[in-house]
Amino acid sequence: MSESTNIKPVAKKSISVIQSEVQSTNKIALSVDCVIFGFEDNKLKVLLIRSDIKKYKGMWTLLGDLMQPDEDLDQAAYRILSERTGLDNVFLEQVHTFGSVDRHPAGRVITVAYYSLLNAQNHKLLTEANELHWHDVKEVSDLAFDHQEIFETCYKRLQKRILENPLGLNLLPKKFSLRDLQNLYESTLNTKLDRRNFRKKFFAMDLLTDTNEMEEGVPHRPGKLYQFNYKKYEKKKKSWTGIDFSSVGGSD
Amino acid sequence: MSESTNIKPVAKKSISVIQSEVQSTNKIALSVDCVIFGFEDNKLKVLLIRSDIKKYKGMWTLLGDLMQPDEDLDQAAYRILSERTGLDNVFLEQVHTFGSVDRHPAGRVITVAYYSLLNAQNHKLLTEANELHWHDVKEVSDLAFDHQEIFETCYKRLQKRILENPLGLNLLPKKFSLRDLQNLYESTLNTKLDRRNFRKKFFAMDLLTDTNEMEEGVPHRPGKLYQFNYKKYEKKKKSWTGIDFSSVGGSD
DNA sequence: TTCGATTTGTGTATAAAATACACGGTTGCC
DNA sequence: GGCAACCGTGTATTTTATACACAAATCGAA
Repeated sequence: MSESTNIKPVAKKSISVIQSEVQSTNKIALSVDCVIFGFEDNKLKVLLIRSDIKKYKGMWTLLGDLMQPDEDLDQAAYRILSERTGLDNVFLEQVHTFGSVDRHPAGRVITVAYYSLLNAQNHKLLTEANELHWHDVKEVSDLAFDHQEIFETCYKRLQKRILENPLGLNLLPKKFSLRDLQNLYESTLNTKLDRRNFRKKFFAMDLLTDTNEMEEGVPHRPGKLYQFNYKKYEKKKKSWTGIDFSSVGGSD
Repeated sequence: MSESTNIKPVAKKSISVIQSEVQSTNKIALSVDCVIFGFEDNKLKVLLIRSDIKKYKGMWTLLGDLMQPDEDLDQAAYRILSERTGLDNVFLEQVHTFGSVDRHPAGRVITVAYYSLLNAQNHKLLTEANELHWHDVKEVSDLAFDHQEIFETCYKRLQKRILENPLGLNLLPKKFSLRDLQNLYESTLNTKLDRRNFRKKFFAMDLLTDTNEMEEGVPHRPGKLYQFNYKKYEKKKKSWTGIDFSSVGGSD
């Protein structure tokens, strides 16, 4: 995963700009919204920004932007992620397109929702460069526009996907303990899992490599650290029906 | 399920009309394409129409249309279905949005793909009123535009969904034998299933009501006819995470 | 009217997968 | 040195999936 330090603070598009872009044509405008998940303090988080349009002043919203006519849909989603976070090569999957007539106060704007999984190691970069804040997914409420619905749809999708594919590894640092992994699953699925059975199941997938390193500085017996084994994953993936793990997700 | 007999033959939109609608704005146009599945002669079928634009002359395409600025996205999908088939209240689920820059020769058109499940009893109505033809899903190839990809994406989605939900019942007449149901699953999943285990599993779901009627005119021991029990389904559905069965599908 | 072909309806034995559960070991901290 | 906290491991039980055989009903042909 490449990391870039030159994150551009993104100039917010004023509502008048959006209005002119939308209404000048009396046509439908298209935007992309990204639900960006991260994992910090053993909690699943989502990245939000404050709305600056009058109707929703001060409320939180997802990260999004209008599509450009000369970019592919997936490219637009990548662009938004890249502009906001400085990261590329992150996991991204299209989820659903929302198109109620009245979903946007500035006019007819249809939005394609994606979710994305970011490695926690890059959190600090993000929140400094833009006015972004991580929110515990359990506490997300009253988002602006229809973003609450979009968020919930994407969150459900993630919960479903993580049971079918080892996507969660995108959220963890390169080296992690099995407890880290279990915490991720538990906070994503909002449930408790049996520690021994979780181990058994994950090891049976045979996707983890023992780094021969241990946790350090923990006030208890330290756990082994593992790495995700991409090669094994790529081999197995062929026999699965699942989506791609490390780049843009397919359509299902 | 309501049935209407006044199916409107839909005037085809010429490419010049599409071009003017798209290019006059130098913006992005939005369309909806529907992958309409049916079940006939124990084969899963898909409804296609011939393309009339020059580049793809004579090739088959999905049923689609440009969105209107004053209709919801889901409404647009319903409208297309209704205009083409005269049926409403059919199963419909949004699948994916396709937005490559060059996917449409007339300009920038992004399309939202839905799939739909139609009851075979209404087939005749359909194909007479429009230039529509049912195609065995096994023989669909070389569709115009990117419709081959759209078709395959929607077909995969259906295959996945039918394993999670009893959606297939939308494709059968009101009364059907368990063999009909198994044939539907086998042709949808392109596989053979064990007859006894299939029965066991479906009866365990407890969604079928015995009509106390039997097949007639079959050259073998006749099977019982069943009906789908919507009430039981609605009760069970609440405890599932799945999508709605009998109307517009949710987002996942 | 009998026979053959075909398909229905049913139950059990086996294998695989998911779940429940306990104890000894290592570390930091007091 | 002892306590608190968590790691690492295996087995028994339940649930679910799979494999598989035979008697009965209908049609059509002889």
